[in-house]
Amino acid sequence: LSSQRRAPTISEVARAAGVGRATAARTLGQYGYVSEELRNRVISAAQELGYQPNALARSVSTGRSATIGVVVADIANPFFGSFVQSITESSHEAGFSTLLLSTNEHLVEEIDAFQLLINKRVDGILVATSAQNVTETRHIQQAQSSGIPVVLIDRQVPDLDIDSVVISNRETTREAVSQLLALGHTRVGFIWGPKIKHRARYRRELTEAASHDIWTDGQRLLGYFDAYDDLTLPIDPGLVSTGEKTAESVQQEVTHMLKADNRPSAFFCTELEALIGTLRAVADCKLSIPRDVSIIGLDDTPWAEVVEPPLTTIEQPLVELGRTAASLLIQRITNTGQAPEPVKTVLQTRLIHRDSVVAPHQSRESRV
Amino acid sequence: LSSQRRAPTISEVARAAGVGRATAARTLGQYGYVSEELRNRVISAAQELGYQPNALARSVSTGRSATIGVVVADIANPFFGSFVQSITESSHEAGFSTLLLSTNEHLVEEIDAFQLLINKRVDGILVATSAQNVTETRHIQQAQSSGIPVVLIDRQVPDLDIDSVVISNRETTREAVSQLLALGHTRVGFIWGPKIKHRARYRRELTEAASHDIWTDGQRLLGYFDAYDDLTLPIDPGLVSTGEKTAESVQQEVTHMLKADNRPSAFFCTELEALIGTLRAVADCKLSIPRDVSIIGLDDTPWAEVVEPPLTTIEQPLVELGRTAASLLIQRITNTGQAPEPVKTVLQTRLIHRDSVVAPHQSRESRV
DNA sequence: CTGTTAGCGCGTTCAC
DNA sequence: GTGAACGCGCTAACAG
Repeated sequence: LSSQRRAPTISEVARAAGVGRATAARTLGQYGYVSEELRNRVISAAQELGYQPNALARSVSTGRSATIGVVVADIANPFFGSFVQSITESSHEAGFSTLLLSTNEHLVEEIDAFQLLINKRVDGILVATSAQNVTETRHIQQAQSSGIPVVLIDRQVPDLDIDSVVISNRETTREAVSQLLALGHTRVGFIWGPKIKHRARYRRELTEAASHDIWTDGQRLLGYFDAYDDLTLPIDPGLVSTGEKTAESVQQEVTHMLKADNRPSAFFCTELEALIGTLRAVADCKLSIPRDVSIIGLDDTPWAEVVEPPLTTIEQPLVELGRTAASLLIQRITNTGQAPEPVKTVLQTRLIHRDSVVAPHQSRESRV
Repeated sequence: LSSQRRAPTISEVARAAGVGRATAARTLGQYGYVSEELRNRVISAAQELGYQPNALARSVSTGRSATIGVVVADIANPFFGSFVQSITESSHEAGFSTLLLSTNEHLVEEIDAFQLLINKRVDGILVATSAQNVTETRHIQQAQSSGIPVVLIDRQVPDLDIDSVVISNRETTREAVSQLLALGHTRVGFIWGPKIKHRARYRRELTEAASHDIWTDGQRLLGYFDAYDDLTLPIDPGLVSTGEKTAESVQQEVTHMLKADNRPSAFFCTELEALIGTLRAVADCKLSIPRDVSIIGLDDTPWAEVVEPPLTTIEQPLVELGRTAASLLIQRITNTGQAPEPVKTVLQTRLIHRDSVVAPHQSRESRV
């Protein structure tokens, strides 16, 4: 009811309670000894004044902010949304708030984000980094050496000795594509692959480009190759999309693949957007799933079983991802000066069989 | 490379540069006058020491934190994710960070969230509140009177004089349902309605329950009634779902409606999850869209045009919602002591015609 | 223009 | 047990 009043400080509470500043601080801050009587006087005084502790002042004094920074590429993406949810929940339970920043997949913005988080003196940072190799991780190492623990989430950086929690991208893809291959598919499209100016003609071009790609996507491409290599089957670089990573671009590329002479009989889609683009292309070409083309999507989604036919997908343990990363980070924050051995956790995925995968028709894909 | 060193302070920079503390503060803080030469000395000294300003200390000194709190029900929900993204982007451009909190649709957690944000001395709060009436808004009013501006986003509170940015929920629903009615549908299911123990038998029960429901959902139900009232058509309370607000529960309820004698020929779904549940039920009953049932979904989504048939939906201006709310809040923060006239913005939606809506078959719905 | 000084709100040591 | 006093890192008012 008191409008626009400055927030009461701890000394004001002390005065109102008729005690020393320190006594008020001790009771309100839950530390040190204070007699039953004084404690009550302070508490009721605080209540009456509507005292709210100033966490900022406390932080500059203690050096800890009880806040962890979370840096992701795109909060609007349900994928990130899910594990961010899980992160905030876990941290909250442990008494930490989260400062959320989005980078739009730009390294520059990620560096800015780190700067900001350091300025705000967060106790630790969780980041789904856009960095593709060690040379791009100066900001991460700098944070670490400033005493701010960092753990990588969802995306790793090769050759960087730092805690990380990721999905088994390469293995997951390898197994999924292997299943397709085992069913007799020999031409499976890989959506999406690394971005290249022109369509790739050599596998080498793709692996090269993948090394400059987002880590997860790169790993998945390698898994795709693994599956082919396991059976010593020939790889057609033309089956790997190399355009923009948008549903629209994918739609075009897949349409192109589907109209070609030797069209793919199956697709592995590494993202929801890729899946949507592929589905549109299949519809555009008047082809039918799974009769004409089989499809596996990485990343499960509620609508996967609402489309016709229900889609076979791979579920990623998103909440576990967030929870694991958060608790690892908080452990680092709490047990400071811990064994510097980086912990690298890899979480497993789960293939959900639905109806979008069958063996290819005998007619097509006879000779390869 | 220097490991675990305490972060250098402004005085250390000053000493290293051979100037006074204030001069260093002025150049580093971008305020006041300072000669070209000294400025350079300070800057290079800062660079060498790897100085990073302590935003916390700055905040306790200035009283402003350049941070706004964002409180939503569920970050994992793409709906919230989208406008949270938009909020963080807008705020960032204006120089504000965002502290994101999720409440799981619980008022208690929302109150906790407010407490935390006040303690962290955020400059303002954006909240998609779970409060359903004025009596549940003590925390909001308290924040306001503490001098922290609050703007409601996506969800309003009747009789509460406070800035808000929302969608035209009632009008939007009214128009959409009207279109269904105009096509000749007389029995359109409304998914999801307010939660009631048993299936509702009287319209009064529903309006009563809706007043204790989430604001958006309540408004939509009223819009549904409006549409019927406009044509003075009779309302069947049995066509309004009253179960849990989950896809599974909806699936059951809709299946039940569909198996009844006088089954609905169309559905209006107020949420993506409601839409998914409804689609599953329709599939379970081996009915076809739009031949047997027409469907309109509130909230557009990328997968709406990937299902068979492509779904007619209503697009909500999510980025505009976030942007508008953020800039309104920031304006309140900046022009403090402004005219206290609350600004209540209502954003319009857009109906996207696709293929899930047609006139009902003559056979059914002859007599009502 | 520059440096000195006094806060900001709170944590914490150290005599009483 | 309690309270005075100092420090955290920074801003800002004030003299020079």
